[in-house]
Amino acid sequence: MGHSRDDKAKSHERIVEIAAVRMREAGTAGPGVAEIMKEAGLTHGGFYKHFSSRDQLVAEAVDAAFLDGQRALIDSTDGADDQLAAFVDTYASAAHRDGPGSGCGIAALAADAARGSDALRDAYGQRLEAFIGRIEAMLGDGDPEVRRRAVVSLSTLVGGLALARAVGAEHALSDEILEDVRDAVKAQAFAG
Amino acid sequence: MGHSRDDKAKSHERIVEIAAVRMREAGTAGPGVAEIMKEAGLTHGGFYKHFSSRDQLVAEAVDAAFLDGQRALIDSTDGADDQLAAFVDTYASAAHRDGPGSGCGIAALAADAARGSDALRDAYGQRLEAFIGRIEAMLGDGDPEVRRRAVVSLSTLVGGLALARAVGAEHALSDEILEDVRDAVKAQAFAG
DNA sequence: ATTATCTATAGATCTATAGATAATGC
DNA sequence: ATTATCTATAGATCTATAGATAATGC
Repeated sequence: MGHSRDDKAKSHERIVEIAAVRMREAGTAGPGVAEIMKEAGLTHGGFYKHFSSRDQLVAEAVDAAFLDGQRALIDSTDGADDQLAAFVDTYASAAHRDGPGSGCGIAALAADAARGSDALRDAYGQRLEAFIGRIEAMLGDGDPEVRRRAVVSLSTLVGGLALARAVGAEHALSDEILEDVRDAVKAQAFAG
Repeated sequence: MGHSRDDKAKSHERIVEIAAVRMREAGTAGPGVAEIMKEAGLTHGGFYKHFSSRDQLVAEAVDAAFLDGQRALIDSTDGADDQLAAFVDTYASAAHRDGPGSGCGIAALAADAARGSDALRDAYGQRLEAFIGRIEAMLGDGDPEVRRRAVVSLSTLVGGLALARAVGAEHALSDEILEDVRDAVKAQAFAG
């Protein structure tokens, strides 16, 4: 047993990070408290000294999922010649399809937000606004047409990823969707 | 109590149809057996004389959801001057966003398919292929470029609907996404 | 002494089953 | 007599709590 206050802070962070991965994979209702604590190397009884309820963990894990997914995208496009092309190729990739746990929270948690609490939908809305803003910045200045292209590009990427995941990597249609979406978003983005 | 064999067939159909609605709204894991049976006007104990397990109901309800959502789309676009425009305007509408229970199963069940069984993903893949085929037919003949436009158009529509539902109807961004998606898909579809 | 974690368990919820009840159908 | 449905409940799973244990920190 590690028992220092520093250990507790690290335990808390570890629990949240594991939940952020598992909930992007299986949904916010997917992993149970016992399962998450076990993966963190702890027993389930201690959970409620870290969180007042499972819902509180969901709130923290969803925030962490958005930030982590955002960071992963920034890391993989930073320093690229063509930032937009690098972003699109990363987003609509087989690796992103197959690794939702380390991927975009906007894509992974859309259904959970739609079916979840008002608080979750509000948090989701703020992150989505920010995401659209970043795509806008990649596309050009902030005129209304650029904004529209950002909204449509993101819709295409998120929808393509959702469909590619739904049919599964073993179905040839899955790769076809990702490829068509990459080409179309890059062509459309350069149209203006 | 109604007890004829005809009543039983009607009960079975009613249970499946209610599940098809509730599972599009809340996911395949959302509604419990007792809840579905209660809505069908029955008690939960009788469920297992209709289905060998809850999973069997999920399989039947998912099939019904795909067929029902498809029929709703056909009904609302049938007889329109411009079939494609009618389809796009219906699909990316506020009404479709706010009524997933009577809407497209491809959109409503994408996350469940991605996280569900191989059997569910296979069923989903077949329905998605058929759906893409119908959009192809609206867009023109079957050359590869038309096929690509069908895949991208559907990705944009499904993604826009998912994002609009995730932020919620009360957020202004939700209507903005739907409008931008409608305009973009109609413009792109006519591009060829 | 305080506190981070563990062991044990209460209570709620959900799927599934067993046996009873009240119709239908030969 | 058969069968469609109902009542009651077993068994599993999950969240949450209570009290014990073994560290830290004054």
